[in-house]
Amino acid sequence: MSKKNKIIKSILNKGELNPHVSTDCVILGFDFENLNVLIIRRGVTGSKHGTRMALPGDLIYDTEDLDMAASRILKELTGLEGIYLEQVGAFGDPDRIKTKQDQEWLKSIRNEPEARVITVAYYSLVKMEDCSIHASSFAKSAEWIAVKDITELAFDHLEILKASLQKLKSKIATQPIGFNLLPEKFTLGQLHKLYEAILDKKIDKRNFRRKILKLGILTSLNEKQTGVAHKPSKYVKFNEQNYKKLCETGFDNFSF
Amino acid sequence: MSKKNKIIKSILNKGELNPHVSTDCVILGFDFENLNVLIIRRGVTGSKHGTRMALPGDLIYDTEDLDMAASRILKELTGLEGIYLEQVGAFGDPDRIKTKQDQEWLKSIRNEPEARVITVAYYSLVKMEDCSIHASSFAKSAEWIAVKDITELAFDHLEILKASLQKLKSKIATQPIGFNLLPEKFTLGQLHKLYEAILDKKIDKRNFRRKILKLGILTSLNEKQTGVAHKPSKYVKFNEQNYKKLCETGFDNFSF
DNA sequence: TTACTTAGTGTTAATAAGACGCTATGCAAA
DNA sequence: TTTGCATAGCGTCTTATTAACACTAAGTAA
Repeated sequence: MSKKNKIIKSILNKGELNPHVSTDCVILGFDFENLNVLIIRRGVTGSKHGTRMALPGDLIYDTEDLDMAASRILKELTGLEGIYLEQVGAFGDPDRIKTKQDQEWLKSIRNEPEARVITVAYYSLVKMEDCSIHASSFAKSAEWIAVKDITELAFDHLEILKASLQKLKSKIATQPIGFNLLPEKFTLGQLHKLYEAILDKKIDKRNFRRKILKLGILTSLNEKQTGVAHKPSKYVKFNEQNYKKLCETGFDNFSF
Repeated sequence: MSKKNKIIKSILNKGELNPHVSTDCVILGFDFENLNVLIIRRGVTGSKHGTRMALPGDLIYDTEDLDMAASRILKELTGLEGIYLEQVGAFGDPDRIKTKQDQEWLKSIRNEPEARVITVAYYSLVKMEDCSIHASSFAKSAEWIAVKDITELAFDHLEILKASLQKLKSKIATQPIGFNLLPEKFTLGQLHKLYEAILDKKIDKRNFRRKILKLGILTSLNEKQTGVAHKPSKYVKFNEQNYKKLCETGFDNFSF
């Protein structure tokens, strides 16, 4: 980086890009059927289908907090701010970016493609409808892909994805963070499907409804679904006040 | 680092120390009363009591996996290998090492004390009796301090300690990892106290015994405590086979 | 009009959790 | 040698939670 750029960066208060530390983001959305993850693609000669899929991610700036870096990536890609974000952990296998295909890719986007890079992974839960995908410095485009259809990703990103899903699974057993994946108003059926998608198993409908209703963190709206080819469901919304009250009195179990 | 040293390091197959990534280890032990953590001290002028306490940690080598780095630190300090180790996460506040006292310390041990360093924290569970504390490159000495007595640590190490304890708490609710903190043979009373120390709350004795015995992962030994000023307890040991069987059939709850 | 789809609703049985107090056995101190 | 002290070891009852299970209602689509 030239001295001039260094000064500019400094003025922007971000410092330099640290070539040794990146963050990767597992951005999850729910389409009322499946969990989806936001994936970027890059053409790579010699790869199986002509493209290589990866998680969005970027190097961090020297003066940037890790959480901030993840928020930045999320915002650049989706336009969203103030989103649920949780650190999954650091991934630092020295060979994690060393396969031939991945190196080829990196050469085209990084100054020091050979540098050893530790990545700090985050997952975030977004409302798909609120996302507007933008091109960004680290991704020309991005697309939603159902988690269950992903069998291969660049670098160690498949491992990161799996760790994220595992973390989400255990997290949702203690906190109702699933609401972050649903719109303001939603139906119990949608919430039910969401839990089944996250926990990756069938859950008895009546038991699910009883248990979640008993928490008292849903407010029933006087509004019904329209245009669905079945009995319409009443909409509900998440009641944050009651949730906070519940947390204070010590809530730590919501397993199925 | 000189070219010569570089070559030596390379021969040792560790690469260079990466000035931007460190690991810190929360090494936990149990003395049948309290949870203890292995703490290193460093004299620093101007600090409250003339010393500054910190977690053991070190920069990582460029060719070293993160887990390996943590294992290395653990081994250098305690002589132990093959120990329970779990990543807590990455800590990367740009100002995490920037307080005056900490900078003073760093200047005495690092080539680039001002460099922005991300640290990856691990906690490990050891049997205190097996530890023999050695001086190492990153610690002249170390000592066990009861977790509950620690109110201040250098850098962001208090935050790291707290995060580790939290992680341990939730982990032990799903896996009986507490055995790593006890000797081969131990008593139910000791195990009981351990759970109380980790979960930081009283647990009813009879309910505890019932619940843990029902898991069937303890083997009773035909041996009693001796030299204790009360009714001696029978020793038990952890039964790994039964535990594995239990895991396969899906075990995921051991909360109090 | 019929078929299809999801909404919405209770009961019962089995299991788990939580609260609770007494006797036994060894050592230590008087 | 007696007394005090500390922990071991044990069972029951009540309440709460979980798991299994099936039908009718209300819309759309063909």
